[in-house]
This record gives sequence, C-alpha cells and structure tokens, in this order.
Amino acid sequence: MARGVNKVILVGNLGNDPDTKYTQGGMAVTRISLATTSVRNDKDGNKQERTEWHRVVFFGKLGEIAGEYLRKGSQCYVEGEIRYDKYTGQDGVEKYTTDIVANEMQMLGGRGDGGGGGGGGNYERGNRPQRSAGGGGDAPQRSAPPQRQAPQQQRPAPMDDFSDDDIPF
Amino acid sequence: MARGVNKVILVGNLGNDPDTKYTQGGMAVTRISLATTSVRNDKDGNKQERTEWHRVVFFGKLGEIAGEYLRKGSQCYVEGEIRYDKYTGQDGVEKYTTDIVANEMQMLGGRGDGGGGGGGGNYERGNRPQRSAGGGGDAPQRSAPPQRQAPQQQRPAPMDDFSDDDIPF
Amino acid sequence: MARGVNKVILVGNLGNDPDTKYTQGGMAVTRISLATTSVRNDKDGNKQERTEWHRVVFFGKLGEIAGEYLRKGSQCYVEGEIRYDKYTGQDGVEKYTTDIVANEMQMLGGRGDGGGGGGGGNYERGNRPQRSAGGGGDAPQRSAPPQRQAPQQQRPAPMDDFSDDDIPF
Amino acid sequence: MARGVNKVILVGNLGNDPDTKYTQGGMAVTRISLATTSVRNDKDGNKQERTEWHRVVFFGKLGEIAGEYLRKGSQCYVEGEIRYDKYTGQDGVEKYTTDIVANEMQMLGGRGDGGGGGGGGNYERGNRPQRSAGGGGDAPQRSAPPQRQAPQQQRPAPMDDFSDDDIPF
DNA sequence: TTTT
DNA sequence: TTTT
Repeated sequence: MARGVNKVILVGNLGNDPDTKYTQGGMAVTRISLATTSVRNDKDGNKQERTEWHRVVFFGKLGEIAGEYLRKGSQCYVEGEIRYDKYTGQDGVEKYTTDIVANEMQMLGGRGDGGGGGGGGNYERGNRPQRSAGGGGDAPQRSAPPQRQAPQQQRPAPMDDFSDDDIPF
Repeated sequence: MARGVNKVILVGNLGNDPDTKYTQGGMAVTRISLATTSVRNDKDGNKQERTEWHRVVFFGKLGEIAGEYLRKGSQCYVEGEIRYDKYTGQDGVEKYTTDIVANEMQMLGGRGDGGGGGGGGNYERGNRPQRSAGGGGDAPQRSAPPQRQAPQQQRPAPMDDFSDDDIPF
Repeated sequence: MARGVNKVILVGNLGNDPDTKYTQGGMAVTRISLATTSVRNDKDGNKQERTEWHRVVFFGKLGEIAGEYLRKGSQCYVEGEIRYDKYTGQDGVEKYTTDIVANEMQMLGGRGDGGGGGGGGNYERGNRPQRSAGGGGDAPQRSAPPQRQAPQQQRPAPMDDFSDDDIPF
Repeated sequence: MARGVNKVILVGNLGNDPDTKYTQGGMAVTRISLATTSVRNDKDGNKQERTEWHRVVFFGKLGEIAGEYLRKGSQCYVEGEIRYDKYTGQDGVEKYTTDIVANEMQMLGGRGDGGGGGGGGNYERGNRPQRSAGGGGDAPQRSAPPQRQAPQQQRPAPMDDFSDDDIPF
C-alpha cells in the first residue's frame, strides 16, 4: 500500500568511507556521501560541470553490507527513496535535510583506494543472504558503535542518535 | 557526458496549483509541490503513514506545459534529477534546499479540482511539440487530442500453465 | 545478492481484463497486457505513433491485488524486471517470450470500464496487506490449477539490416 | 508527447564485443548483449541463479560511443525503452524480438578483457559531445580521462528570479 | 487489446 | 499543501 511513487536511482562514487552506527536494538545504520556529476553546455558553449553530493543511508542488513564493502572512492549503484527531514539545531534554528534511504545497493567495478574485495554484488533490503561478517581478505573493519566521520557536505548533520523506530521510514 | 547517474521518478499529487514565472529571456520556470505517501508497519504492527513533499521544478517548454495543465490535486508522473542548493537567507543564515529538476512529465488520470481537460500526455524536455505559451494564470486549454493510429504489433501468448516453482524468478 | 540491475518502470493502460490463475500451491499468477505509446517525429516531420504491448505478470499477493482491482482500460504504474523465456510450441518450434515480472504496482487515477473500487494504492511484493480475495463488485474470474510449461533461456538474433527510418523509435 | 512510460534501467556486463553497423544514411547502429544476473532462494532454500541476456541497441552518436568504448566484459549502465518487434523469418515463420533501445549509457569501473581506458563517462542521446566516429572494428582508444574538478555547490536564493543561464542545470 |  |  501507499500512494505514489518515490524512487531514486544513483550511480556515483563515495566521497568518504562509510559511517556505520548501531541503534540500541543493534540495527546497523550506515551513511555515505555519494557524488554524481553532470556536465552541460551553458549558452556560451562552455562546459559547466556540477556535482551533487547525496546523503545516502542504509538500514539493517544493507547497512552492514554497505559499511563492510564500500570505501571512499567506491563506485556504486543505489536505489531508494527521498526522505526530507526537519529538525531544530542546537542553535534553536530549524534545519532541513534530505536523505536517500536506500533499499538496494550494488557495488560496481571501480574501487577507490581501499583495495580489498572483489567487484560486485547486488543487495536488497529484506530477508537477504547471509554474509559472514568479518569476512575474507583485507575486508573492512568495523568497530562496534563508531564515531561519526567528517562528511564534507555543506549540509547539516543532525546528531544522529537513532532509535529502532526511527528507521525504515 | 557526465559521471554518474542521478535519477528520480515520482508519481504523486500536487498540493497546490503550479507556480509559473518567466526569466528575463522569457523562459518559463514552473514549480510544483508533489506529495508521495508511503505506508509501513512499525514494530508494534501499526500502520505508519508518511508523506514527502517534493519541490519539483520544470524549465522551458516543460515549464509551460506543467503550468498550463497541472492543477492542485492533479496526479502526475515526473522524471528528473535531484539538485541540492545552498543560499544565504536574508537573516544571514545559510539555508539548504533540495529540488527535483524535471526532464519529463506525464499527466495521469486523476485530476484534482481544476476541472479542465482530459487525462494524459507525456512531455519531455527537448525539441518538443509546439504549445502556445502565454498561458499564465489560468485553466487548461487544449487543441484537439491526437487521433489514434493502428498499432502493428502482436506477440505470442504461450498458454501459460504454471507450477509453484515457476515463479518468483 | 545478484549481479547487475534489471529494472523496468511502466505507466500504461490495460488492453484487457487481467487473467488470474492459481498454481497448485494456491499462488495467484495474474497477467495483464499493458500499452505504452510514444510519439516521435520521423525525418519527414510527421508524427509517428507506436504502441508497445507489455506482458506483465504478477505473482502471489500482488497477483491477487492486480486481478482484483485492475480492469481493461485501467491505468497503472508497474515496476519490475524483464524476463526472457524460451519454450517449444506444440508445433515443435522454439518460441521466445518476454515478460515483465512485476514487484510493485500502483493503480492510477483513470480507470477503464470496470467500475469497481476506488482510485489508487501502491502494492509491493512481500509481506503485504491483507486483502480479502474473491472480493467485491465485478471481481476477478479464475480458472483452476493448470500445468507447468518449460521456460528456458536463449534468444534469436535477427540479422538486422537497418535503414535510417528504422531508428529512434 | 506520448502516452505512458516505458523505461528500462540496466547495469550489466557485455557478453561480446559490440557490433556496429551503419545505415545508408551513415548512422551508427550498435548492438550489445548485456547480462544481468539475479539470485533467489527457491522454496527448498537453495540459491537459484538466473541470467537475462538483454539485446541493447544504440543509435547515432550513442551508437558510435558504445561501439568505440565498450568491449566484451565491460560493465555498463544503460537506460532506454523496451521495443517489441515481429518479423517473418526466411523459413516463413513469424518471429518476435525484444530490444532495449538505449537513450543513455554510462561506462562503469569494471572492464572485461579489452584493456583500454579508465572508468566512466555518461552519454545521452541528443546533441552530445563530439566524438570522432570512424572507429569501426577495433579496440578503444581514448584521450586522457577527465580530470576531477572541485565540486562544490552554491547557488542563488530560492526567491526565484531566474536568468536564462540558471537553467538546464 | 488500452488510452488521449 | 495533495491523494486514498
């Protein structure tokens, strides 16, 4: 059920390593910053390049996978939906954020720095395949509930403390 | 050219009549507010409904069409890309906005109040059909709808008899 | 998991009432024929219209909903994936089919003839809402559990020789 | 204009080198065979893998680019529409084909064998970048990959007063 | 076979 | 602010 369609499809590269946190209930919440660049010709015939930095968030199993396999520079495909949020900053000012809540992810050929794992693999939200964490190779490392990492986006980063309810929405 | 994919697909209803403005150069810029609602079951098994309000913007010919045919309550399909912007408000505070820049639009069956014309029509950005501009403030107005043409296709219908295995693949 | 993305998004109208069958296991399998029409200008500047008829199939709960609510003429949004199948006809000749296996469906404003239910509602495959089958109005018709047919892949490659007209369509 | 939406999004790998032909009018028509693989658990809990081979066709400038840069094994993103065709074989039997007519293509990180250049580049149908045609039979050849450019956003107040430059971006 |  |  629902009324309407809210779908986003992105292919881009991560600006930083993923940031994974865990809710009290133990659910992974991974955030990445994903760049997509487009080029247009302005009316003077000059190429104009513009990059959008998308805040993408993965929940649950998908959050674990994203946190484990993606790295700064990784290229990936993301499918999800747009979620607009509003919160009041510590300065008492209302702020707005836009996130892409992913429900599918696919690693693509080109990795960034973090050498590591092989190519691809497509992951959806739901009753997904088992993936032994801490897996092979020089696979990603994950501490338990880690610290936020500096995104460079111009946009606010609302103190994410998640509760289990917060999520799938 | 470009690097990456930044694609949004929406089906929703307008919360208000479109707002059309014109640049000095005479280009139409139409903005709409489009609602998409999703329903999820929270962990207590209750239905939780959530509506996103998308700021959609149409430029040029598409802006004229959107301004002319869409109305408060209209249902439409929009395809476009996400654009994040930052600006400094009059209060000197930095603000952030997210827009969906449409490059395709399709009116769907259900209209809202603004009675007017019939159902659909799909419009893309580019060298599109001629449509008398001018429009501005008011209700739709349309020349005769295109006449039907005989399709020539036809394909087989393989007597499907299913077993349970057949399926989710 | 998986490797690659295979995604189809359609908005079109049903050419006929849905056809719902049930597997031995009781799973609904509903098929519809969905028309999408596009218009292009050929090189003589004439409008050329072309309609594709998509074979869309819905399984399980989604199949029940589609069978119950859609009707000839209904407009709907479908999301799914392309599946190519090959089978041997009763004449011993190999035949090929292409289906869109839907995993999401959304009824849109405009209905066809089948008066019946209200406007919209978005349905995904999975643990979906309860919907009393055999429902109201001039509800669906179904035949009994039928026999399986051999799917299989592989398809022909028709030696295409192009002319300039052939194209952008 | 048009009525309906017919959209396909694929990410997959080429099963063979592209096949480029030219119309009498000199337009490139490039065909590739693109694999997408999905994995599901059947009802016995076993993983079932299935690969779809999509026939993708690129016309014009996009056909030249696809023919020049893609190779067997290349991973790419394709956006297009489904086209069903029917023709009569030399044996007098009617045959059916399904093609994905691409209108956008993006090379992705992972290459197959055809060594060649780096990562990506997104190409749409339309008045696209200049690319020397000719290419024909052989391996990719590319000028230096585009240098990354300092992203960053920043744009005008939403008080929308537009200038003509503002736009298609 | 739909729809406008 | 829409829609069901």
